Amino acid sequence: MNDSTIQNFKEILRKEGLRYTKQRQAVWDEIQNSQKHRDAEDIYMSIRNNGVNVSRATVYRTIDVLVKNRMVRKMDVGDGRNRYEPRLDDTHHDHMICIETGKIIEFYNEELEDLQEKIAEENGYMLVRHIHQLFVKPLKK
Amino acid sequence: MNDSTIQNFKEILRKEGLRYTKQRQAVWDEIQNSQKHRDAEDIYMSIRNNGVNVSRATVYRTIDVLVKNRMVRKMDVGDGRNRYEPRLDDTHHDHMICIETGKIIEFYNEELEDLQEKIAEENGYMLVRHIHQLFVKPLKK
DNA sequence: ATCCGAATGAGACTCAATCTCAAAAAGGGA
DNA sequence: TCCCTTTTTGAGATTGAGTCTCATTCGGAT
Repeated sequence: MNDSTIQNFKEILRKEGLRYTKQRQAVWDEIQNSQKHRDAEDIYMSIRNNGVNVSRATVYRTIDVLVKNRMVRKMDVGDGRNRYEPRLDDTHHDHMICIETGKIIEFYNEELEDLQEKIAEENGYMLVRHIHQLFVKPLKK
Repeated sequence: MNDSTIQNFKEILRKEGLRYTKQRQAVWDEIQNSQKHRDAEDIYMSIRNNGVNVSRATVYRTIDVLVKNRMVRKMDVGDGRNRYEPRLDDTHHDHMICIETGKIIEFYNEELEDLQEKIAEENGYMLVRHIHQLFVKPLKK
């Protein structure tokens, strides 16, 4: 919640022609200052528990703005509830989900990224984004 | 809808301790004999239009059995409606979705498959399954 | 400080998917 | 074949994430 991020956030709202409100700031704060991979309900409840009055509608609306402006990443883990994480440093990564413990591990592999672009291009397309989740279980020792 | 697939289907039901019914057969027939990437509502409507009485509940329940027994593949294309396709020949592939036309293109890349296993192993896990969708748009000419 | 368009929020609504439970059907035994 | 027990079915209710509505509140330019 340092000054530069707040300024950056205000700038984005201005660029989008949106007003700066305490609800919007609270949503960005909550996502920014918490562990990753949280769902909307979780974010909503935390903000309310912190004493800021906000509605689900506003949480969802604000997340959309943040996602559009690449400040938040939306991830579909396949269970019907999207998860969100801040993109402060903007390092792209995918996720590995342990089917035994539910643990989410991040990974990044340059070769994998390149290969996906190559595959798209071979088919006459340009890669815009991708969903990539590995469902795994611990190796037997 | 040849005899061998019907026998195979009956065997799976037996293995699962389930009875053979015309509704279950109709669901498997419909998925088997149609184009790929269909959603549940579509499958449901087609069966009814073919004159077989069936409910959504039965369609969903039967799909679950087919997915569990690897006769059908369930795919999440990220729009909230799952798509289903038969796995008759069991050739694995992933999907590329054109964000402009909605067209779904299948692809398979050995290198990509190997890489995913390698990544999982490097993290101490075994790859069980994966979700992989490329969202693309046509290359400008 | 005023004013007007934008933002908020309570709750209605959507829509895929799941659940309920009374009625219908399967299929094994005789 | 008929019986009987158990499973399956289906109409409609329910769930749950996410979106929409619209009267009220608020931001911020002047």
